[in-house]
Amino acid sequence: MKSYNESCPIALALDVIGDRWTLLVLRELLVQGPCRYTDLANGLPGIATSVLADRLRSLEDAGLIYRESAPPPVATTLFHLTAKGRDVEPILVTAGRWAVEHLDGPAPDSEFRIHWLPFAASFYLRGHEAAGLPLSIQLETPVGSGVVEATVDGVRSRVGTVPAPDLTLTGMPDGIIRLLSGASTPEEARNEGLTIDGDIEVLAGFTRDAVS
Amino acid sequence: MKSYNESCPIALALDVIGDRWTLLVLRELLVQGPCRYTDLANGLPGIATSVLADRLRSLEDAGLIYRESAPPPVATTLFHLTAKGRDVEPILVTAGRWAVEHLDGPAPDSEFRIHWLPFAASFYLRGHEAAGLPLSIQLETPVGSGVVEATVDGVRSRVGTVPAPDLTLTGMPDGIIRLLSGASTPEEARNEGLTIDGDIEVLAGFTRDAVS
DNA sequence: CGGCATCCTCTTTGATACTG
DNA sequence: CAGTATCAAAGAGGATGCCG
Repeated sequence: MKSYNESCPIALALDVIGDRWTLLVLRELLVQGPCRYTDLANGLPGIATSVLADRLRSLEDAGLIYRESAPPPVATTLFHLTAKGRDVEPILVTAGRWAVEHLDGPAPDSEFRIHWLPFAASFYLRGHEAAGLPLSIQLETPVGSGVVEATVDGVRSRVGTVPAPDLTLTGMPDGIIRLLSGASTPEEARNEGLTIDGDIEVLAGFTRDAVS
Repeated sequence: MKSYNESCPIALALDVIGDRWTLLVLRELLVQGPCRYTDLANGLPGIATSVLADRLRSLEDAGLIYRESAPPPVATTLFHLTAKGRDVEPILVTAGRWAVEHLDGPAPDSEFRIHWLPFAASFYLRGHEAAGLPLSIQLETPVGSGVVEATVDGVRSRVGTVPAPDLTLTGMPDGIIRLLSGASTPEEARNEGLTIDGDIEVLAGFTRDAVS
């Protein structure tokens, strides 16, 4: 993309991360960890392969990612985030919080990937009161599972399962999001088809962003 | 722009604010307040007028801004932010902080507008210790003046002057930014041509973002 | 003058096909 | 698997014209 050629830091940032698809490529690397080219393509429905190749080159040139020629058994190129790339996470989180506060939910026919769910869920869950840590929430949907874990180090999320979660939410992804966001109460969520197993009180322990 | 059509909140946000120029239009309205069309065009060097008109329409449709047909003496259209639009400020601030931490400074020939300076300066200055509030820093450059003011309500910045600032920094914009960012010490800044009048200690009272 | 709309050229994207 | 090649369509940039 053409540079804005401004001295403002916002414009400088957008020169690097403002291209179409760029922030979503970084999202994939943040939530999936090191990725193969095809892992990225699968997590970015609709991207043209030439565009993905271009963005990866730009991000590498800008020092946000690097390539590793992984030895067997991987035997392929892996794309990793650098510290500079990892540090865009707060930008994504801030944008995600804004979206869940101000925007309508996704369209009914929109694309969904299970590895997005725990990241989206984490937008609602910040630090956690020290009491009861560590704790974990298991998310179960027809299209896959995710975990949100709170430790003294903060809140992390990932795809997969955890042995003995403190709370398990089973249902459609949007129902889970609505519950975590406070858009629906536990009772409403149950009525909408969500199954809640375990200690619902752990949710209250997560300090929500003050939406003032 | 074509929607990403993803259920991920990040993608939903980018559907609204991910277009080229869109975040910079919002920056202008945040730092300048309500703007006329030409105010915006002047603060966005390089934007095509058709693109600006298009972005304003999109932002209005998305509910981030609204138009006011201002009566005389203004007698023209003013573009205002809505609450939804004002709430993108944290995204801009996060992006700006990332830029000042990780990116090189602006190119020597890059565009500069005085009203960007106090906003950029505020990226470095967050809350302030209660002692000594309110206080103010006057920024003086060959191309204009700005003020950063800290009160119990937080840190705000604006174009203009303040009667009796606690600290006055006179010099080139990038030298001021370098001092505020900690990239240069007060002694180095003086050697680079910056004039520091008043109590340099007020800077130390600002709590910098812990860089990890 | 302020707020666009039009026209034109150039670049970027999206979709698909193909290759080492 | 990790791209490159190709091409049509959409968007951006620049100039100018219009209309209150």
